[in-house]
Amino acid sequence: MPEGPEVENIVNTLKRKLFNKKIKKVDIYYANVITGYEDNILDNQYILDIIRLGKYIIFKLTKNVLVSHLRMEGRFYIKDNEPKLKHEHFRLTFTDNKTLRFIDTRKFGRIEIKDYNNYLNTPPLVNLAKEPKDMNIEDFYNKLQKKRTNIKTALLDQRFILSIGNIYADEILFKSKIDPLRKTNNITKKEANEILINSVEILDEATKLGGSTIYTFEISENNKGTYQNKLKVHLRENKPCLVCGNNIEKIKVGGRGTYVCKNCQK
DNA sequence: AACGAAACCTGCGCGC
DNA sequence: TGCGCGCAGGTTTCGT
Repeated sequence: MPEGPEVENIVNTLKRKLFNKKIKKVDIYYANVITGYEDNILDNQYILDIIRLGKYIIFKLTKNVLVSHLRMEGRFYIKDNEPKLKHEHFRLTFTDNKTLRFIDTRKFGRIEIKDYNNYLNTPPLVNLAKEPKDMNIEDFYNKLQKKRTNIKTALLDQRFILSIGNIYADEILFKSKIDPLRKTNNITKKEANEILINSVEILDEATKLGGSTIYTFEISENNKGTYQNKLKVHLRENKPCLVCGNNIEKIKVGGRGTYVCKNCQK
């Protein structure tokens, strides 16, 4: 569900609330949610740090590393030690009796238990691209020239560029005045530069505003962003373009719902 | 090698 | 009211 800006805010909240907690007990209610688990493997480990890598949330423990991804609807809640919630699939109980719950209606989210020595050079983290702010225009443009997909699909490819999802891809292409269906190898260097600069800007502003909270549910408990109020095309089907007044259309690109102003975006 | 489609899941809103 | 369909902020796997 979340993209880079939402994950960044979730990570900040989790880090603040879970730092140095000691794991007392692990409950797994849906086995497919977790891989690499063995009995008692996490017991007595401390949460030393929580960081973001793209859309992944990484818990650094005393001996292991938890690599988690929320996918479409996964959420982490921190609560007292109370009965299991609907769609709760995984729980850590700490020595102070607080709990970290993983909630996911669609069961797409995953948590992998890894070792420090290989978590960065094995899937799923090994193939991740750089954040937009860490990419230089030469590399970005050269990578675009080598691909044969449309630009929107490329922006969603985490091996191509990191942390952009369906909302921000639409916003970035709108701001850059680029048709999401344009082939990447037809993008000019000037346009590539525009796309990269706008990627950095939009992700940065969205992060500062706590991300986007849409579809009525919160990204995690007590974690609502306000960037949804700043969206210029995404979810604005049949509404007037804020730049030219033209009707915003909804189309399919690479199987994903895509909002576009056909007048502004060429 | 690289692309598009299907698969993974559940729930909600819509049209008939 | 009830049913079927399409859709949902993502990634991996499969077939071509």
